[in-house]
Amino acid sequence: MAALTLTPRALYEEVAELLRQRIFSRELEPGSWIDEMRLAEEYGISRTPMREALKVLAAEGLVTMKVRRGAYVTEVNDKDQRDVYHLLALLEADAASVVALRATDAQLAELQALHAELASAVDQTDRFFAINEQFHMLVLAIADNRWRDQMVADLRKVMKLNRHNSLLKTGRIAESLQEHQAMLQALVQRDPVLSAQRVREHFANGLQAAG
Amino acid sequence: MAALTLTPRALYEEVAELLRQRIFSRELEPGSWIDEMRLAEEYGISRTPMREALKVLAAEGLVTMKVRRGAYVTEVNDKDQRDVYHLLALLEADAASVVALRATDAQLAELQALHAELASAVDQTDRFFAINEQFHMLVLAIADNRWRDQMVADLRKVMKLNRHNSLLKTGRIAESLQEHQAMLQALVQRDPVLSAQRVREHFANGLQAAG
DNA sequence: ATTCATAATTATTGATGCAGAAATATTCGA
DNA sequence: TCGAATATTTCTGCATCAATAATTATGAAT
Repeated sequence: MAALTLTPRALYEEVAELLRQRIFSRELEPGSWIDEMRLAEEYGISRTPMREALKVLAAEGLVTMKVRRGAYVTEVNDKDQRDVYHLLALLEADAASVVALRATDAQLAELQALHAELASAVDQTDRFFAINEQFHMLVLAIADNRWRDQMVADLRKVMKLNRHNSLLKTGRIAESLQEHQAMLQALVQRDPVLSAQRVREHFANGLQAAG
Repeated sequence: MAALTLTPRALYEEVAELLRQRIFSRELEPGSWIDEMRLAEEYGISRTPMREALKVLAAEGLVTMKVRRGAYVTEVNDKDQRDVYHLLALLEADAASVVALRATDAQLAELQALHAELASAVDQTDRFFAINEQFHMLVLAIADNRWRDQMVADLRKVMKLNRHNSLLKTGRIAESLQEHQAMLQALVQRDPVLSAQRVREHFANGLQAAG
């Protein structure tokens, strides 16, 4: 089987993605120094794409560059976590109200279909996690504001830095599904104010569970 | 006189700032290709920091990277501009309501002092522009959410990409000052809802003037 | 013995030359 | 004129070296 890389993305993008995974898996601990030389060797690449990847991650907020000290995995303290949740609630609530007002019936049907998938995955944590993310992203996509999409994507990455993942708490998955149900209902009713409110509640509960 | 560079920032940061200025001044036109080799030569630096700078700008949204095609100045169409204004209004309105609730009296006094400076600069477009920016940033600083600060800073850079700067329109400066006055009043009254509303109006008017 | 200054070490940052790949432009033939 | 083959341009990545700044180690003086 031919490897057929076909260079869909530049190498530094690939490396950035690999680093993200290692950061999210906490293999690279928050606060720890990132040895660019060692990692480049490990991946069998030169320092050039590694450094470019680190700068991309720095722009996302996942790593922090210190002059003449190199890159460090960003530490997210409790206040940071609250701040990030606050912004996610703000941005996604706004997106939800846009969707309630402007989505086509077909788009709402898409959301309902995805929600059904989510409901079917309550016993598969990983899959639930993935579909949950997809649902949030689909709402954003329908709201159609590429700048917001970018910001939410970045914030969600930072959110994942925190070791207390709320979806891992007992009962939180069922609770989360309920909240999604409530959000969807408000969207289908095309009630922008209620939709936004439901999204805010969803994040408030998520933060509570994560705290 | 000693040059005393003292390297406050890395070279790629300096270059990124120089490029930003050239982009904002429209010396580098939106949509146009950025010749990294030529620019690096012009600045008398190697391609390494130039490439890193371009990736920083790409993360900010100022330039767009195309695989094997290099960097292009981001084109901001009318929808983009509306979307960016929408997000700025959302984020800064939220910041204002936080300020209304949580600012100390000393911080409110700071805002009032800066507003007085702004009022004294109605006949100096450049200075008005600078102080205007400072005012918005001070509100954000008081609201104290570093993730929002970063996002607003990035969005404001993108906003500047647009050639129709609303502050350049006749009468817009006086109008803008009025709106700032109204915002400040709501903040001093510690009315979070009204403060947010005034910020949204400020951006709505700015967008209108820019359109 | 503690403190301060100086020297040595280490690591980041930037410079440079080179090779390979991909996209665009050009040329040549039918 | 159209299309295919070729040439050129440019990005992308690699390897190595130099310069700079920060940390650590060393030593002298009070």
